[in-house]
Formats: sequence, structure tokens, C-alpha cells
Amino acid sequence: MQSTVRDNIVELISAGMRLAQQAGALPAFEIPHTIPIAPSQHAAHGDYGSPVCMGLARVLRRAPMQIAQAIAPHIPQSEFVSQVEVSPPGYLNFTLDAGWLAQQVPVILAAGESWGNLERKESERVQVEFVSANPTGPLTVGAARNAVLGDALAAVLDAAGYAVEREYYVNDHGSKSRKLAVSIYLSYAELWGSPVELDEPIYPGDYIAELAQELQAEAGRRYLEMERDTALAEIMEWGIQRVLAGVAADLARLRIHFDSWRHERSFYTGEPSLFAQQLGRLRETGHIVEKDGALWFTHPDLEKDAVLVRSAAVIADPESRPTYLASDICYLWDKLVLRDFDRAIYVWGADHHGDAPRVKAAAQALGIAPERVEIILYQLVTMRRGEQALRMSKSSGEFVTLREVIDEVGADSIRYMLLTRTADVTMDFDLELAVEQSDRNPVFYVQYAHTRIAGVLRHAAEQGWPAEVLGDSALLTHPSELALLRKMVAFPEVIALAANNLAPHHLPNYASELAAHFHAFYHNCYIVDSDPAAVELTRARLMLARAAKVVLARVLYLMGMDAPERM
RNA sequence: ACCCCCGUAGCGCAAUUGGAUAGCGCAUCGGACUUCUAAUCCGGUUGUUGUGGGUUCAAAUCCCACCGGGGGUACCA
Repeated sequence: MQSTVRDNIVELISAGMRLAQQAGALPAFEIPHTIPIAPSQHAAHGDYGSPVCMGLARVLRRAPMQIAQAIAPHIPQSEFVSQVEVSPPGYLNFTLDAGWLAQQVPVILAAGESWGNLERKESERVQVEFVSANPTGPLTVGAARNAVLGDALAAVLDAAGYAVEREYYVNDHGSKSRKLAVSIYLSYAELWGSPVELDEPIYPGDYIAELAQELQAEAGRRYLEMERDTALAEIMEWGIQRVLAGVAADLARLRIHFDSWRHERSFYTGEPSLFAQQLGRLRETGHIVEKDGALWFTHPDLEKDAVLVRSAAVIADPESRPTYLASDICYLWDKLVLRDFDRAIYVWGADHHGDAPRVKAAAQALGIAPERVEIILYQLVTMRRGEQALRMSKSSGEFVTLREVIDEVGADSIRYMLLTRTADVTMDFDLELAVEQSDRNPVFYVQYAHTRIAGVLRHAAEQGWPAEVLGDSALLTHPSELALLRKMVAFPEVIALAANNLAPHHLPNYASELAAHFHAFYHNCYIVDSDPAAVELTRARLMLARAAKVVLARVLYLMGMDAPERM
């Protein structure tokens, strides 16, 4: 449980401002509630710098430089900051104390798997809902970015102290489920040599035939002998279960596991159903209009009304009349009122961006604060194998499954590659490049750092060093050691950064920097030295290596990647 | 037509969310293996942040207009 260095420095600054005022060095002013601070980009500026005095210049009617000079002497002494400097045009620069940095080695080792975790937030229950692909077939590669983003987001929020639940929303209500059932049924009937004519749309993929074969093996001729609607209802149930089992298995290969699976269908069962209740609520608050035989959701924030229940003239089957929005509204209530999550995070592809305002408006209409609904929109990925683009649409019947791609390039590469860019940029994922085991593949660079430490520790063990070697970390004074330490100590901040901005791409960026600092340390500082005079230094460096391994393993874990002992 | 995302070094991307001299990888050029894995390291080269205005002490970041690329605008699911 760490507070971040950054936060601690912010505390120092506000204490400095308070004390400077008390001492009369500055006129009275209100201390800003947020104090800007960022890691310095140049060594000459120390480790952290704050431009807060620039913003104060106007209110205090003084030059930023003067304000900084008035505050700096009043900034309290602390064990982790060795130097506070003022630099033009008015920055406050902080240098971390080298001794304190070295002392963080045993701290990190003691924290182990909890290193980087932030203080538990009281009553901040967060749900991350992701993937949520229609249960009408295997996951396609199209689901990959969603899966990876959502899972890393959940992991990072968990580390940031939130109580996180991962949820998969199962769209099992309406015509697509029927379509799945019909598809399986027809294929199944054909297997028995008694083809059925049914004028309904079906899914064309090969997986339908496979499901039909399974059904044949499990149920024999049973479904041919019963009434068609009953058969279809049962097959639907069976098919969805079967597809979801496959989805879960595929996701498990990506090391993704859901805490709960919420079925859309449950919103329409019970008396009164959740849907009926929400409809009533919206009607009372004047958000429902009836037009052309359909029910529409209306809200001042929306450019136009959105259909909630389609008219009988357009959709014959009553079960298929409610739209996605109708279910989304039930789901909002389910998440944020019935289950009382503080925040609901949705992970959506950019192709659904148009739905965001409707869901937000619906939340408002239901009396749910819209800030509690957070929608991560990520841009789409085009997958290709060299020159060839991969299909990812289920309705075409020809598509590349997520499973194939996982088998081809491995879960680690997929996760790292898809995580490394901000959700805002479109991506081009080349499988040929992802499997390439070369310098062009950053995945190995990071994992190799971990492996390399494991190798050093094995070597040390062979030389007779105990596995849990302890020593005096104060001996760590080499620039490469300190640079590595700075990176390691920054880890809690990276978690805060990624969690606060719902931006997991900071993880791989950090991982790669951390690995780079380890590799440099490895080259510049020989770790296991057989010289008797270097015994103490060897102990200290082995400690540092172990601690670096802890941090690497942590960041790899948050990304859902393996931290290999050997490669 | 409207809405959303993107445009940063030859290429792919960062930039703690409005802060200092815009960073990293690949590519490229030159170095480093008798010692813990060279899947590594060290050094060099690389920029009018798409264009034009504006706001600000301070803009890649915010606002306006335009240009280019992607996505979206059904009583489809």
C-alpha cells in the first residue's frame, strides 16, 4: 500500500505554500486543490517538477520566479527528497534522495506481489463490462482488442484499490438467439437425413455444423420427434450454453476470466419484468413517446428519439421487438441501482460510439448520475497476415477466430501488442510481425529482462548465494542502479495514471522502460562478482535484481502476460 | 450533410492530460561478447507536431476554419 512519490511531493508543495504564507513570505491565498506536477524530462531539472507557481502569478500579482523562491525555503524536509530547486521561469524542481531510493529495495521485496498497489478505496465498487460479443458463435479476432483492454483495465483498477468485477453481458434475447437455434436445428435435421424447410435467416459458418454434430451425439433423434417450437426453444438454450462455454475457453487462453455473466434475457422475465419496470419509470418522467406503433425513448440531450420497442407491423415476433437500447436501459438499472456499483465501465468498439449518448441520456432519465457510466471507446483493429486482411464478421460465415490467432501468435504477443497503443488510435495488427522473434518484437524485450534476472539468480545460486540474499542496499550508488531504482519506485504512479485515465497503454510503455533500465544496469554493473572484496556489493546488487524482478513480474501480471523464468 | 477518433522523425507510436530543450522503438551509421543468456548494451543521424487563424505567462494538447485517413449516422442485430 503505497502513496505515490508524486502525491507525497504534492503534499510537500502545499505544505510549503502554507508555511510560506504563515511566515509572511507570501500574501494570503487559497492553496490550489490540484497541484500540477510531472516527472522531469531532463536530469538538470531533478526528478519531478511543478509549474504551480506560474498559475499563481496572476492571483498573487507577482512573478512566478519570486513565488517559487518564496515557497522553496518553506518546503519541509523529507527523507525522500534531497533537493528542492527553483528554476526559471518559476518551476519547483525536486530531486529524489539517492539513499532513500536505495532503501526502497527491501521495501519492494517485502511488498512482493502487492508492490504498486494503491490504498484500498472505501466503497468504490467498479464493474468493467467487456467483450460481450453476441453468443451466436465463436469469438472472432474482432474481440481481441476489447478483451485485452477490458481485462488490463480491470487489473489496473484492482491494483489501484478499487473492488473490481469483470462482467460479460450475454445478448441472448431476441432474434439472434432464434437464428442460432434455427441454424443448429436445420443442420442437425440434415445430419439425420430429414432436412427441414424453414424460411428463416441462419448463420452460415462451419461451426454450426460442428454444433449440430455435438447435438446429434448428445441428444440423438430426440429433437426431430418433438414439436418444432419446443425443440427450437431447447436447442436455443443448449446452443447458447455451448457457445458460451467455447467463448470462456477461448478467453481463458488469453488468461481472461469473468466474475459474472449477465444474461439479457433475464430482463424480460419475472412479473413485472425489469423491462416493464424501467418502461414505467421512463413513462412517468415523460421519456417515452408512442409513434407509428413503436415506443421511442426521448431525451433533450438527444438529437433524435430512439426506438425502444419496435412496432408489430415491422417485427412480428413480440420477443424480438425490444431494441438493444431497451436492454441497455434495464442493464443500467441492474448495474447501478440493483447491484449498486459505484461505477460502470463499458468497453466498446468505435463502431458503437453513436450508442454512447443514448446510454448516458438513459442514465440521466433514470436518475442515475451520468458520471457513473464510463464508456471506453477504442478504435478498430485491422488484422492481417502479411498482405492478407483477416475477416472478422460472423454474419459472413467466413472469419478468423480469436482462438486461431492465439494459437498462432500466442497470448503474450497479442496482449502486449494490443495494449501498447492508446485506445484512440486505429491499429494494424500483422500476425507475421507478431510471431517474428526479433528485435522488432518488443514483447520479447520485456520478457527477456525478467528471464535474464531469473538467469542471474540461478547463476548466483550455483555460486552459493542464498536465494533470499539480503544485504545493505545503501551500497547501490551507481547511476545505472539509481536510474533503475527510480523506475521501480515510479510503478505505483503508473498504476494511478493508468487507472485514473482508464488508459492501460501506460503499462506496456512502462514495462519497456523498466526493462531497458534493467538491461543497462546488467551491462554496467556486474552483479555476481567472485572477488572476495565485492561480497557486500554482490549482495546489494542481487537484492536489486530480485526487486527489479518483482516489479517486472507485477507489470507483466497486470498486462496478463507470462513472466517466464526461461525463454 | 452531420457526429466520433486520428494526423508528431523515413516507418510504427509516446508525451502523467495546458508546462521547461517534444521522447521511445524500428530502420540507418559506428562501436561492445575469455566473465551472470548479445533476444542485450553504448554512441551518432533523424522534427515548421497536417495547414491557417485564435485563447493563454505557457499549446502536440483547448477553440474556430480547412485538408487528409478511419469509423458511425435503421422500427439491423
